[in-house]
Amino acid sequence: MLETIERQRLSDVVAAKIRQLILRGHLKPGDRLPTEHELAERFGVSRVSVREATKALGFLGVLEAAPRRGLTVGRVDLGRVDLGRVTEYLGLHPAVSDASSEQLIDTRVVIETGVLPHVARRMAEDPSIHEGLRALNERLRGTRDLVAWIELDIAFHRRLVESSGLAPLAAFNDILQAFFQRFRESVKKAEWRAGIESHGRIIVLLRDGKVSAASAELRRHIESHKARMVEEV
Amino acid sequence: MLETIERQRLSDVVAAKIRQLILRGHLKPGDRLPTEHELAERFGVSRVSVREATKALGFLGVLEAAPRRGLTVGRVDLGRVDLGRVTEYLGLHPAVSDASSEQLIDTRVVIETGVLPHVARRMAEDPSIHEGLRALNERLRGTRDLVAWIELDIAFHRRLVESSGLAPLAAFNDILQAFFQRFRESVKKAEWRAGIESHGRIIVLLRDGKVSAASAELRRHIESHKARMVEEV
DNA sequence: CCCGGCGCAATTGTAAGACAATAAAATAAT
DNA sequence: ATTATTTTATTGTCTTACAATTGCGCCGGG
Repeated sequence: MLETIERQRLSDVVAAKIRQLILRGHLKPGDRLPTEHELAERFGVSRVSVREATKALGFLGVLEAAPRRGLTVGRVDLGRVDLGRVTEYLGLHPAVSDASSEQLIDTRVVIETGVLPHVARRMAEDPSIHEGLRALNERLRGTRDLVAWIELDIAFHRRLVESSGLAPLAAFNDILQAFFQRFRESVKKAEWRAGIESHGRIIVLLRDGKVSAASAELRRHIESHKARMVEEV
Repeated sequence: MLETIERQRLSDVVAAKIRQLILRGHLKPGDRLPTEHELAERFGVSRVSVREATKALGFLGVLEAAPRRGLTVGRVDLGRVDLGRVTEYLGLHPAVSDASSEQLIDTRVVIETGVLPHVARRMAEDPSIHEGLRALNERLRGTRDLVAWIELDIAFHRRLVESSGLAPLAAFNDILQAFFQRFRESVKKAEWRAGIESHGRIIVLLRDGKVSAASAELRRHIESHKARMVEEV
């Protein structure tokens, strides 16, 4: 039937058809799809349009492609949620890049305080988690260079979220950190010190299972950015 | 770090360079990029490779393209996030392993309970938020079709997170929902009812400012998936 | 002076054909 | 039987060409 390809972009239409192919054919990860030539012929479009579609799907990890092997349905290893690349680029997405400073701060608070119960639980089982965070904070204390300090500070918070074992949140957190970097550069010396002490209190509280106290401390710590960020604009 | 193992496709390299263009140029949504021809020349590749990259980014909503208008950084209508298409295609991803299922559930709990204080605050200022959620839940109550029910259930949770005003979290949540779609299909009739009642209690508690009670209820609601997901495998 | 229609041209969208690069499969050699 | 080599199927990239869309300026009329 003449499914009126009403001036949608062909590559989008093709992407949709490929999606149908996978769904209706009950294709599983690793299964092969027809070749680009066949797809082009079957859909009545040029190979260019097919390629633009498969590239987009490949970018999402839905498809994989290799010479001679052909197109295969992407295999997802969800243990390390393969959102890696997607999230990397999603940082450019207006939903994030357009967000206000306050939104970003609040978002960070939600994520970082949200993982604390999980961190505390895992910390109780595995002392090396506490030790790792503490060591990171000690290195922070010995740093005098601003750039190195920023890097370590990011590493500390990353490690904190990572320690929860919730990989997706760690990925999301990374995106947010990119946007915080610029604000960190305006940090004053006195605030370094305060931040480090704050980190220290947080991990001790976590080790002792005092999650809500740790949450409160972390919230204060992150929200201390608010005043500075506002005055900057 | 590991990404150099696989041979880099040109279109991927180009995508990365475009990303740098946006980041380093501090381009905002709506801003124009160089034309495809210019990009091709600047990167020393053919226009085809540039197009494959821009298509992929366009698919994610990071870029928009139109004849004569050129390439522009993606824009969002009315502040409403639209990762609809991305999630639709990520939904192609097959079943999830148990360990990560639990991760996903925990992640959802963190995000959704984390936004509740914000939702409650905004609800107090704007009664239409409560009304909107309530209406959505009522429609859920009247639905007999499974597919429609799933759609509405997703809409409810999406709306809930959106109501916090934290756009980045709404975006993250969308991605997670894509992975949940699959499990929703195994929901039993009795559970619909329970879910709806749960929704109802949550929004009433929020309206009354009882945030922690709402959190507890929401956590139970989401975690009710856990048992089912495990027994399925 | 303003204003609406109209055509031009810039830019993306699509096509076809060619060749390079890669890796799987088939074949030959030890 | 195992290893090395050749063949071949398929994606990766380039080139050129043309179609489709639409923003912008031009032109004429009120």
